[in-house]
Amino acid sequence: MASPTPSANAFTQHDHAHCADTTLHKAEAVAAEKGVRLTPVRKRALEILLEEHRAMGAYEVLDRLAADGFGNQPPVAYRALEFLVENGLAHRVRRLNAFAACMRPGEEHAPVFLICRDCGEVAEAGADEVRQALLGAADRLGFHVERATVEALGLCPKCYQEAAQ
Amino acid sequence: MASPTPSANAFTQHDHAHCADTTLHKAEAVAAEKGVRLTPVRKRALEILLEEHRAMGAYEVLDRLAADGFGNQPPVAYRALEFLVENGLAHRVRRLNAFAACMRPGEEHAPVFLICRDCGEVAEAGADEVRQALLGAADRLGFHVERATVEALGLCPKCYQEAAQ
DNA sequence: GCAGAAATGTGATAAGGTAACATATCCGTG
DNA sequence: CACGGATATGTTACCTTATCACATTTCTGC
Ligand SMILES: [Zn+2]
Ligand SMILES: [Zn+2]
Ligand SMILES: [Zn+2]
Ligand SMILES: [Zn+2]
Repeated sequence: MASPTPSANAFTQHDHAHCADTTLHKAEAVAAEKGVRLTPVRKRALEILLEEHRAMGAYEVLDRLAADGFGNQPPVAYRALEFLVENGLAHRVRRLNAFAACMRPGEEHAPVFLICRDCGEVAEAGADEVRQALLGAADRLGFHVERATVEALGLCPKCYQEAAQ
Repeated sequence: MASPTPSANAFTQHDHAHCADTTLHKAEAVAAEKGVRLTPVRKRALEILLEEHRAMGAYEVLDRLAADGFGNQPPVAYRALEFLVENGLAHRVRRLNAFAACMRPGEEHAPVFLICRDCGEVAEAGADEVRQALLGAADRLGFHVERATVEALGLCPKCYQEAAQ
């Protein structure tokens, strides 16, 4: 099946236009397969999130959507974002009260976010071991995990190097 | 040194009055040792958080503080809570936009929160392996972690059993 | 074509969080 | 003790984030 491209992440220099385009097409395929409708607002919201590897606040997305002729009230953005999150096409980044496009739509994954506090880039790391460790810790207390939030704040490679100088 | 009491956690039946009292005293000791002032508002805020093993919103804490004769404006609560968080006496639970008393003040620990979606109880699990796994995953992308948020939403043992019937 | 379901537009409002500044308290020093 | 800087508190105002409720439109299966 569609193999992950482990080398392409937010912190690696890459052809992002292609990266975004590929991800959008994957998302469309996922939506089609799930039988859910990636309507114009929803698709546009996803495109906006995909423009950069960072998280955007709902109101920032809303402004962009409004500029494109969609409604300009909060529910417009929140509904589109909610749809994307529910269908695994975007994630919510709690620490930032913001949303980021999912870089691996359709792939089963427990998202781990690495958030650069300097440049704001957000990378989605696959980290099954983190999830395993979390499940283990929870299990020892008899807790049944349904959803997990794992987010790290720090410095991306680039900003770390710059800071070291 | 003060040994952790691994058996006492939010999901285990225990003498909570004693649990809260002990934790408050540990917090006082930590504050004294760090040379920071656990003033009346701050102490009261911590007591309020310690009343139950759950997270409280800032405004909920504020109402309680106001009822006790402290100010009734948001900064009153936010400042007290910020102090507690900065000094490791409380944690912020991002998924809930809320705060919870730290159950191991003074102990070095990477907090992992287990949040029951049914009864609202919040347990703080020690989970160094989770942190290790996260650091490992971050390192592979060249990311330098400074702070991490790890929170799981699900069902506590009690609520899981009840749901199974 | 038509009925029900799904999606969108819009106004209103709740909930969470911060900036700024005046006042009061604490605490080391002379 | 007194005074001056640092720390903490009170209070006003405001900003950001998020949700509710309800009317209108668009889609989909029949
Ligand atoms: Zn890219
Ligand atoms: Zn960076
Ligand atoms: Zn307890
Ligand atoms: Zn429970």
